[in-house]
Amino acid sequence: MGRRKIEMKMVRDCNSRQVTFSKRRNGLFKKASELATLCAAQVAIVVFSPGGKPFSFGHPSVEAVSQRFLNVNSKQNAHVDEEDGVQNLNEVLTELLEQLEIEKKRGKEIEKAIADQSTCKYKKPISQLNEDELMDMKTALEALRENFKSHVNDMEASSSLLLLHKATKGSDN
Amino acid sequence: MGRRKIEMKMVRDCNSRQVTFSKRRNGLFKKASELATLCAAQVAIVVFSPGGKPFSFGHPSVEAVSQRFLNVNSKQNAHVDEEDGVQNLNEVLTELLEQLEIEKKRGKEIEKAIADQSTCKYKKPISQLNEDELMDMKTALEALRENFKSHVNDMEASSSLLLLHKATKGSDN
DNA sequence: AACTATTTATAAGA
DNA sequence: TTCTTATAAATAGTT
Repeated sequence: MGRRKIEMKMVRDCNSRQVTFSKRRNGLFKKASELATLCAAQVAIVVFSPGGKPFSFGHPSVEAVSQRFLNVNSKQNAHVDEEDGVQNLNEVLTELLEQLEIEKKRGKEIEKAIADQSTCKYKKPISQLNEDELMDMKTALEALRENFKSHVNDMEASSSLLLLHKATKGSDN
Repeated sequence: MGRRKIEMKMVRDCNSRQVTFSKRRNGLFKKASELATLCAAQVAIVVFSPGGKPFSFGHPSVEAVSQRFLNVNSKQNAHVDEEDGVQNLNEVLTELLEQLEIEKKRGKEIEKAIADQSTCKYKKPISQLNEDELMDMKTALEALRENFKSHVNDMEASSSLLLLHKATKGSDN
């Protein structure tokens, strides 16, 4: 949809591919958002860029949709596989908690890395910092907060996907 | 994108909404497919129709993308690092990290309490739960998630207030 | 389902 | 990266 029609094959050039990915990812998420708004639908999307970086969209959230999907599949499984008792709730919860533990550790590392970085720059007490230094510190702390937020998003998405994975494992869909 | 521009609000008429959903779901999945083909990207989508029916798209599959997402997050955990000389003043950051630690422990306790409670109630495999029990389980999982979210919110709020307090302490305003 | 008049997405270029 | 614009594609309303 542009100056020319393009073949539906993988874009050869690495840079062009990255550009195309960014544009189309935005388009996809916008379409998803519109679908959710217009139709009161729930939508969850996870995408990996060609470079392997993960992106996600969710309405109302990835985890809410995943969880609902889990419930639907669990009920279907309960009806279809009355004999099979492989999964139990304890197992699911245990893995969920393990995953949360892992994510917390990762968050701690991120925070520590930023703290160390800040330490190098600001060895003086706050009361001795000048205005520029205070602004720099503010920026660093804002970065800390942003990193922490994205870590939390990943954490939530991970636990959701763990549940989703559990729910779909072994089914043909 | 048609005969007229439409407002981005939920379509009132139930039948029109269902038609719009079907058309746009197809469009969304096509866009996702194109993104995967053109950019060698992996994509997973789950959608619930206004009627509550689940649809999914995955390239190469919903499970594969979910699993990769989990693996990525686990691997990021692999780069463990060491502590080095934290200097004097970063009391701010040190206390921030301590506060985060406290909040994390509190969150962990909440999660464990819920897990234990759930374990007591549901010792059967999921496939043997009846519909009421599944609803209870759903509620328990939602509570787990909600508690975790609020724990994170508290963590962020606490660190913010700590910083604000530290930054203003000793200055005349 | 099919059909179009339009709107929207986007490939290329700047 | 962000913007511009010519064109391809999606789709709202209609049949």
